[in-house]
Amino acid sequence: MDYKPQQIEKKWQDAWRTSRAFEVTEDPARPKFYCLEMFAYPSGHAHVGHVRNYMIGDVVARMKRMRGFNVLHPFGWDAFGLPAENAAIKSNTHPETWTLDNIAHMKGQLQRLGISYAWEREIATCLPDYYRWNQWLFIRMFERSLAYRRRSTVNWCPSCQTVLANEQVVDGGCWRCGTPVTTRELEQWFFRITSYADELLDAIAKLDEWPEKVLTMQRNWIGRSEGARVRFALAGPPQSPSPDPIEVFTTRIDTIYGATFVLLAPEHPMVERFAQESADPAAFRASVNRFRSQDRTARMTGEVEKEGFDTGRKTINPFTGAAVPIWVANFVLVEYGTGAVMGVPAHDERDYEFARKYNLPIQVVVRPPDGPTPDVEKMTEAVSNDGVLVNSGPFDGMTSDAAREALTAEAVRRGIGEGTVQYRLKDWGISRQRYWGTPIPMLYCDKCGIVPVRDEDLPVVLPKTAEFSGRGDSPLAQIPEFVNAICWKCGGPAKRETDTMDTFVDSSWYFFRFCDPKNDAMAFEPAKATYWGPVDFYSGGIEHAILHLIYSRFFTRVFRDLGMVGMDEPFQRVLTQGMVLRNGQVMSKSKGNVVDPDDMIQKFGADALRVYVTFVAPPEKEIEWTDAGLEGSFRFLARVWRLVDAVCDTIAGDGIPAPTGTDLDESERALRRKTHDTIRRVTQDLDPRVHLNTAVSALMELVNELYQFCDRPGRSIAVRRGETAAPAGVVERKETVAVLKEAVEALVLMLSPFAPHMSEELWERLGHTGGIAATAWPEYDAEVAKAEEVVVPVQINGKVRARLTVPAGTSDDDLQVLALADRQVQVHVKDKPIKKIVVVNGGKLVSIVV
RNA sequence: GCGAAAGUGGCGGAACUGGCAGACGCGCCGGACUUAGGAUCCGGUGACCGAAAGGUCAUUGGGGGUUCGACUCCCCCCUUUCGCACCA
Repeated sequence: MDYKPQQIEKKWQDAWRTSRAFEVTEDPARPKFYCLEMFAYPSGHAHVGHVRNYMIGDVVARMKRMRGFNVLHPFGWDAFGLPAENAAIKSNTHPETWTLDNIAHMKGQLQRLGISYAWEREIATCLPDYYRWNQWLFIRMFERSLAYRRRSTVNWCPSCQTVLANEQVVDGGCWRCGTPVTTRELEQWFFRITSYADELLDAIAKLDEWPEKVLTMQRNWIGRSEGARVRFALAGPPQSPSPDPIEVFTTRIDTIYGATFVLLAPEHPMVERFAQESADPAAFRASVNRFRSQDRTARMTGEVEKEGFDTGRKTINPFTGAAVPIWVANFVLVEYGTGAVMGVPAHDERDYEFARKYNLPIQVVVRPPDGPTPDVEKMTEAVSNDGVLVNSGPFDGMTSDAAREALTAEAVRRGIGEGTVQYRLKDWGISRQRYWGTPIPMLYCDKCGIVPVRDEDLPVVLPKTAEFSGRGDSPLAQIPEFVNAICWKCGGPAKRETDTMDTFVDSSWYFFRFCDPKNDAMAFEPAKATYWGPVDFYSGGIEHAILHLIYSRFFTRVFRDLGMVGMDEPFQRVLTQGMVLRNGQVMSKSKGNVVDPDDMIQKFGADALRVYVTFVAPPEKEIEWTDAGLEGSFRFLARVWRLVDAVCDTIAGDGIPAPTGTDLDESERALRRKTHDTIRRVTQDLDPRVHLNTAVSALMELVNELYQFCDRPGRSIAVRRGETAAPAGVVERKETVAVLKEAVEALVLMLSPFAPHMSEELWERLGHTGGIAATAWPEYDAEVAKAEEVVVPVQINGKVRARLTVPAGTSDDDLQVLALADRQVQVHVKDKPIKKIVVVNGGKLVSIVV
């Protein structure tokens, strides 16, 4: 009977569905395991890149289930977002229709892959029974000042016509479409993620099962730097003096005696005031505007040449007492620190470049710890390392470290500054001027101001009818029935907020909803989230290293502080899987290089596809798709199939005792050894390591060994076609049958996470009922796996010159004697004196030096 | 520029704590079976010698070092990928 994957796969997928094989409930008696792959954006069609991610999780889930864990393995849809709305504009469908159709299609694709999902827990974030809890949480955050509204300059994508969070600006472009980002002034809702900045940063140290790379990215993203704010008073007036000082942020207050100018960002509020107070405000503004209009992206990434212009005003260096000029500089960022910096050209590269260009004074105030004070005349670049202070009055001779402390203390004493911690991380702007998202549940009442919607009035349902203009004004604002509401506080008229939430809100807590997905009284029951959480194994793309993974860590803390979950971190272990490329490029519709899993299933079956994507490379690595590789995986499965087909009648059924150590001949002992060694290797490769590729190769080796075993002369169970051929009536030794049964069954069980359909079918044909999913993982017996004879290589001067075959456990002394007696060894040693002889690691190898 | 990771046959990759480099698969070559095979099975696949057993040499980006022994550890260099990129 040939291997025909399609019928088998259909049969078992149906069986799993009807028996609800992967549905679970909390069971305190068993260890839990929460296995999750990043849920999918329903873009239309799953491609093999998705398949790879889901396979990694499914292999882990199925293996853990067999190893006795209560495994939660759910799936859902990150269903709000722009493409649905764009599709609606383009093809005149409703975003909901488009989304739900895509979900239906992709769900079918995933089901044809035989992934062991608890489908009853499926969620879609675009449905009110999900997003109402976004709204609920938003209100809780509002009550705690974790959600607030302010007018601010925001990142704007002209193509998507919406605001972007800082995290969503990648290389100055939109994370989704790459269009260069511009700015706008808008009233926006923000989540105060910065309240958790320290905690998010400190806890990174405890995430020891996350990829180092992701942690580094998060550390950089949070970007904590310790420094000081110092206020520089304005110097006497050309015209009218301003009382407000200029506050700068610096991490190098130790160099403040060298601050010979102060730089303002073009957007700094003081700049406009200086313009007003200047002799020629128009000319002043023109100069500033030249910088402001410079390409924002280029300015941010330092591609633009450093330029500035003198405001004509001066400020007093509070430590030297000198009046120093105030310049506007295009490279100073308004959004970082205070938007103003002190210029210390001797010790900062940018300031040095700027000072040289505009001929500003340079004052050295730090010398190297073991060298002389640099001579300004001979300097060709700034000396930015820490050192020892000079030309710094009473602080001379202090190290930079000590000086930072002393100078900060002095600033505090004089009331002109204080130590501070500055983060790169900004609060998360979540307002989006688009339709297809969660309505922000807020009312604006003329009398009462900003009023949150009452819990009992949730959800604020997204209206079905809306104009999708794509023009950048919120579509919801065009719907009077939506906008006009009653303020529940005063009963007067109120307007609804018409922006929707960033879809990253949806994905920041969905893993908790999976713990209790049908709950319509609360987001989830705390006890359930606490039973299942945190996610033990989470796999997905590296592109979420900062966005999704940092927001989720933030939300988990918010839920914790609401008393909803008993954990700080959402994900115990994170695996970032490599992408699937074709012709060296990411698969995408526009490039026309998408491999549709359904085509592959049609040709080779889901099991072959599953084996291929797990075998071809380690999960973290990128892979290049090849059809030949997939065929190879199919061949392997067909080989397993033929093997089991050939031996099935011999080994199926009860009454075959488990093999024991005694009475086995050499080939039988060898096979048992291989079986148990394979169990050990595969088990360790899957848990705790997730080396799926080497686990598959271990199984391949076992199959090769089984072919050899069955094909030994005289066996009746030869699998080679045309040689079935042992003399009629040959009956195998009962020991042979027992050993073979053990090997084949272990093989089928261990193959089942990779090729579940075929394995179930073979398991059934081997006479078992109840299904593999409910069968225990094979146990490894170290005694059996132990080799009886070992081959010990003998090295002479580092090169292997002989191999000794000796019984396991031969003593070191005996090995030395045997090695020296070996003919090959003697040939190489000849009459050279032996300098040293070493037996390593309990008889693994003999090393002779002559 | 800064930081991190990586570099192994024709290709994907393996080698766990420093101990037989190249497992497993793809591809290729040969053979068996066959009317036929792009199916299947067996064997080979760094170079050279040999019919074979076997032998000799080379070898993990390059150079140096530590060690009885280095893909693995240390130093320098080269290349690639990724991340950050005027953050004061």
